[in-house]
Amino acid sequence: MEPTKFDMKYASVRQAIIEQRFEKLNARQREAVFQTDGPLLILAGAGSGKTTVLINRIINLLRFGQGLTDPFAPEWATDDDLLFLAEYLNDPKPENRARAEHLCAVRPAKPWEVIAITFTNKAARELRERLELALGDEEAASAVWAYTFHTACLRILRRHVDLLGFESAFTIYDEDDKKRVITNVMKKLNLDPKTFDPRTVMGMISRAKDKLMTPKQFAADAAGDYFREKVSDIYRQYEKEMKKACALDFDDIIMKTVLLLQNNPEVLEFYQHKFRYVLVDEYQDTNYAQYVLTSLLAGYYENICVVGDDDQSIYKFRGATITNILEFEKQFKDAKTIRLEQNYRSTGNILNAANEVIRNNVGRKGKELWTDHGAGAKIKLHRSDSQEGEAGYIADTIREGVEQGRRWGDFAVLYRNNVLSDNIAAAFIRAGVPYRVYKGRDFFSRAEIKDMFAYLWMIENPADELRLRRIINVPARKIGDKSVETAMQAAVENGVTLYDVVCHASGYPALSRGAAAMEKFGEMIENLRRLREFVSLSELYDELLDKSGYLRALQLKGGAEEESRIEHIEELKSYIVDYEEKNENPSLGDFLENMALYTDADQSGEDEDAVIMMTMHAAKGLEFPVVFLAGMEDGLFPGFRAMEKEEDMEEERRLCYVAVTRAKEQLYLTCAERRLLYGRTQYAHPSRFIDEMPEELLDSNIVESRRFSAATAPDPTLDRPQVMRARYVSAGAAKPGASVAPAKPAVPLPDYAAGDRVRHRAFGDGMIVSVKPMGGDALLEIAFDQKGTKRLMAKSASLFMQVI
DNA sequence: TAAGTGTGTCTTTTT
DNA sequence: GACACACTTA
Repeated sequence: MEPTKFDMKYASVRQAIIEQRFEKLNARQREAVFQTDGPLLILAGAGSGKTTVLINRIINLLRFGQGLTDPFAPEWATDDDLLFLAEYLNDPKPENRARAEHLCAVRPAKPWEVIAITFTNKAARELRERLELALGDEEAASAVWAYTFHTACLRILRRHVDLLGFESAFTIYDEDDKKRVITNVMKKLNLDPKTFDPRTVMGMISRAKDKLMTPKQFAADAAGDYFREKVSDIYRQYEKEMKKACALDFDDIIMKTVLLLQNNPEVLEFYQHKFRYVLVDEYQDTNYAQYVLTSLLAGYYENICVVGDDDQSIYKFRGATITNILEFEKQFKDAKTIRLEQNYRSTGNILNAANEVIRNNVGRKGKELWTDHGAGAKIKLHRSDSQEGEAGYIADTIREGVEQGRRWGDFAVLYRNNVLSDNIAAAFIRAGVPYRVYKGRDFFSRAEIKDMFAYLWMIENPADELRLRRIINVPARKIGDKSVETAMQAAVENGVTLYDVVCHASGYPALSRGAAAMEKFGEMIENLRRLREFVSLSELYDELLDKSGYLRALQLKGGAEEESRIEHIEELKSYIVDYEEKNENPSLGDFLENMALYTDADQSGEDEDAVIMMTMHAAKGLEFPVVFLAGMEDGLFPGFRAMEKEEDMEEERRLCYVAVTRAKEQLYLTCAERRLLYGRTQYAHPSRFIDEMPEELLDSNIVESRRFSAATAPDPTLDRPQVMRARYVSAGAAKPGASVAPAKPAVPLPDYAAGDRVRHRAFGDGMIVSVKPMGGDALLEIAFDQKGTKRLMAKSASLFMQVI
């Protein structure tokens, strides 16, 4: 059928209205919004308005569907409607908007047909909130599945829990719990934790689950490799324990969902038909299991839109495979790719630095960020002689900034490694700078909070042996490790749960001594379980605090430590109350589930005016007017572990790209000549990433500068022509008595010895007082006749100095 | 059974 | 240097 004249008129007005609706977007962004059907890869550079695109894309799907491109008018459309639209186009009165949008819609998506998956709660919440704001319809916005991978999967798993083979409500184990289970399993299997580092084992099992490998497949894969064979034993036993406790770890939440969909065609079909449109955020961070999951969900309509930035892939160590984004066009036939390269966040100098650094990576799609903001301030590079100097510089600079009108909250200090935070925090305290250190699940990792959750999880699922063992003697109830061990044996022998044994302890002769105490404990839990049916969550919590004796034990001791614990326990109650207020059908299980997927970052806390400190990883997705990147030293960032494999170095470089692009107006790079780390003083060169930034973008306190390749070790990983390597010459005398890490020189050193007379181009004549080898170089202490005593690195000094 | 003592470890960690 | 752990000791 050919479009009629009416169709053509109608379609063109409709098109104009839809385009008008999204006129605030740039051309690329609009292209991404309007590409409704088929596989779509949006390569969104840092600060390119990714979330805006995602939201507008959903709005377009819900409001207009195929309205933009459909050549026909709706069958029911009248001349009147067309007239109305033409008028609306000329003068879009808000009161006419609803009818106009209705007239422009062509097969729009229903809210429940859209799933948008993110990685963080924060991103999911932002999506929901902005969607609600834009749609002005709370109900429609909440019908969209805007969830994290884990929340979405849990929703699916809960609905089909019968197919999982669990006896009761399942429990979620966090990384800590997981480690305990693995340690226990290793003990059972008589494996030495020195040979088999539980953390390594844990990582291997996690990676296996990321790849959807069952213990069986893992074993087959491990054949012949002793270490991997043993790990496969641990994996198998671990899975048994988890099943027994009705527990899932974070990796299971994804993997078990995939298995559920793969093994149950009718379930798969349901979700495939439900989700007409699948959107995935931060696609560069997905692992194999998540790739399979999203492919499955999008398997019927094949309307899958992924948004990501290969240059911001920084979670390889957690199983993310950058391949997913690099190969998207191969994995999904006829995929379209759209690049968003216009940056709305940072000034030109900052973007150029980021572009130049990331340019050195080979494994990337290639993008170049640009802005019409102008070049802005230069990047400030400051090298101090020590870590204290660095921290002091940061504190002073921030103070000055605040005196000139900035807020404390405008500043962020980012570092590669958490250990750097202490030193900087100490300087902030000295200088009176208000600050907040962001550290993951700090609150939830406190012992007293974990205890409380252990009680609550036990009330929800008494099969949870791990949690039972955690709290059975906390507070002290005269139930020692020995009794618990005996009870565990009895449980295995009788094929019942540990909890069963505890509740009927007097029936087990082997438990004679501890039996009474155990039964009392079991009764307490049973009472709470019964109570749960009749009282609210917060009442249950109060009851728990009382009946468990936990609160009393703390009050009895009454020290400062105990007091802060009591405060934390009360803080947890505010979480519960908050949850009760925000949810219509609050339940213990749902609350625990929410909390299991919760991090400290999910608290608002944004209203307080304080300098924020966090790792570069944690800063991904955030932005700050002024950013300090501290510890910009080779060995620290890039970390020494990344030095060997180019692949790892590229990941570090991506992290650098992420860190640099957090800054909106001003970027500071700081480093120290010497730093006390892990109880040793270490000396380091400025980060090679600094060398990768064009010199004209930097405003540096490093006084000497020369071509790197001319004078230092021929290191193949660094051997790029035209790269300038800056050198710093310490201006003041270093603190005496600093211990020095001895290291064998890897390349021939200029031959200096204490007592040599030298002539330096800048400092004149002098005598070498001492020579301390370090890191393939040597630290010279030289007493110059005119300029006083200085400390210089031998290799760089040799360029300007000779023995006389 | 809770404190004391020694030992080893020390990237990053959206969930 | 700081912290978590495993093991010893009163």
